[in-house]
Amino acid sequence: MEITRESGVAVWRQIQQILEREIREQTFRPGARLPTEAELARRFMVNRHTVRQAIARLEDRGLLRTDQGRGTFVQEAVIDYQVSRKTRFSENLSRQNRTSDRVLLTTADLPASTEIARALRLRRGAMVAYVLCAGETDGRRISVSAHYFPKPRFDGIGALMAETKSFTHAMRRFGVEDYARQTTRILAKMPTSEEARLLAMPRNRPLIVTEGLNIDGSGNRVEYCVTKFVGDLVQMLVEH
Amino acid sequence: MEITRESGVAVWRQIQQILEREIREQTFRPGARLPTEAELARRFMVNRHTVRQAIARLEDRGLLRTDQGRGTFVQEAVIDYQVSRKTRFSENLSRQNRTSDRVLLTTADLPASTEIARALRLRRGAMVAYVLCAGETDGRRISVSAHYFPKPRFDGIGALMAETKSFTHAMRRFGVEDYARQTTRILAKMPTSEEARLLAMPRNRPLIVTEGLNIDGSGNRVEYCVTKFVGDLVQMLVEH
DNA sequence: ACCAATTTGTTCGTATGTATG
DNA sequence: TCATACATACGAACAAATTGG
Repeated sequence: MEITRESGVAVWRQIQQILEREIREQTFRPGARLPTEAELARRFMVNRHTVRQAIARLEDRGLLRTDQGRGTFVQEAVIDYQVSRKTRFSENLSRQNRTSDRVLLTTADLPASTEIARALRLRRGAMVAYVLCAGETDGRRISVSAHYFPKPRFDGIGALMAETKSFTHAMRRFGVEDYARQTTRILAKMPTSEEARLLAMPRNRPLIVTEGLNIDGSGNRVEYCVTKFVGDLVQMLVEH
Repeated sequence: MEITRESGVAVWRQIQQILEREIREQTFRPGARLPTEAELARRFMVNRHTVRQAIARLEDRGLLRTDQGRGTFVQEAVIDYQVSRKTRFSENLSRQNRTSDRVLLTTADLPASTEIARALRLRRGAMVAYVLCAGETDGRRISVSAHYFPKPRFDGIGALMAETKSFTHAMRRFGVEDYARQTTRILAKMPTSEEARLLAMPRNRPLIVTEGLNIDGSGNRVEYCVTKFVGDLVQMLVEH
């Protein structure tokens, strides 16, 4: 594809359109790295600034993502993660025709920190069952979530999770037929190196963190969970 | 304050507690930069790693924030911004005993982009009234928001906003007694240099972006708005 | 585009203290 | 008492980001 000058269409805009088509036609696949700005400048025989202008527009439109020192990447499709009273990981993804997988990373029994105790209305230091999970869709890891359950009641939920891979099923074994999300707090932060490693993401891209409180039919607090999503791949959707 | 060794309390924990008290007592004010790690190491006569351990814990607890190449900062208080059917900037802050200010940055009439047209159910290129605002609380800028109104109906809303500084009041002049949020999309992204400038924040801290659609009593789409919050200062709170 | 100074981030290695069996 | 494991503390060097010239 050639660049035509003095055509009434700015050179950067022509480049933008060429790149856009190549992304659409999967010449550059989602998540793949584009050639460097210098290489693109050579290919189109323009100055690097001109390529940067085209890239900046595509970034604005969400088609590309640039990481300083790493390169320019084709943005993968973003998942709309619905936050509602009935927030369920697998349902949320199957609604969008995506596969969903849970990976159990750790289970343990822990004394509640101040924060967890406040959320679950326990005394600080009271024992809670802790489950650390990863969430994947279409083979890509998109979230890591920590789940806390009050301990006498949900003893052994970690083992059950290993078996069922589903909180809905595991909770049912404890007589909780249905649980509902009472509140969700949503915030943005940069990942620690550990979080970046678990989510296979660079450190200079943001996380979306949700802190949720689940209650059973009688209003008892049954679960506090903190989920960290790759910010580039997930958006939270709230219907009021 | 002195560090006592072999006291049964780890040195890093003692340092953590000292820094914690100094933050609580405003020796280090919110937003202020702490002495460098090297300086603190000299002050407490320990290795820099030991100071870093203390700082890392305080960072986990949300009291400090570190920026590579810049320093360590006392985290300012975080605002819980309630996202609901009735999302109002000033009410949201007064609920938390904070002052609120709107700063009108720009108003214009624009043809709708694809995204805006889709949100407001207009033809692409149809005219919309555009208002760019900043939101401040206690003298600190926390948000920049772009508002789009369908044009024949809300002609001149920019001028009205300049006068009233309140969307609720301005909308009332157009016969919209009450409006409600239908959906909110929440995402995280890194700021452009322009966004960072407008929000007086560094480029390596995340934004929280909300995209909201407001409807009037009859279900007509009256406003589409995109608000960008300083991620370090604001958390979204959803009650289900 | 580049350099220099400053500051936090990371990774080695080494030594010591503490808890456990 | 010995062995082991783990957390604590220190030291050195280098990497990465920011700032200002």
